[in-house]
Amino acid sequence: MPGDEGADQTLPRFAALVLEVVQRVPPGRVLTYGDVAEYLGEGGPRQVGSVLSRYGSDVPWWRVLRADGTPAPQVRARALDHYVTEGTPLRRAGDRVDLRRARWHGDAG
DNA sequence: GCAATGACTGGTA
DNA sequence: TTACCAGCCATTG
Repeated sequence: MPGDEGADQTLPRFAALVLEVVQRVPPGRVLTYGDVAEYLGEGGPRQVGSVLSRYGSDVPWWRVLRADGTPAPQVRARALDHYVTEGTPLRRAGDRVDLRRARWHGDAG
């Protein structure tokens, strides 16, 4: 298959991969930046965050957060609003996601 | 081609 | 629990 790129036109390769994964995360579930990088098998957490910062506006970016269950500071308020709307498991304090229950384990479950 | 940047992470105090 | 540090790596100027 010649030139198997296509798909995401002007987006960098890694960015396209990240966006694909984020779009597959079902409502009420989340992944950490590190999880996405590991799922792709390349890049790192910072790259994932960087991609969402630049191109994440068209995907459910709030379903990707830090390893401690807190979203990025600049989008914290909006992210928390989505969690409540989607019924994402939150901790008692309600200001961070309960990763133990909310973390998405891929299509397998 | 090189240096700087950043929606991160895990360890230590 | 919070605070700080060094490592990490694709993308950008």
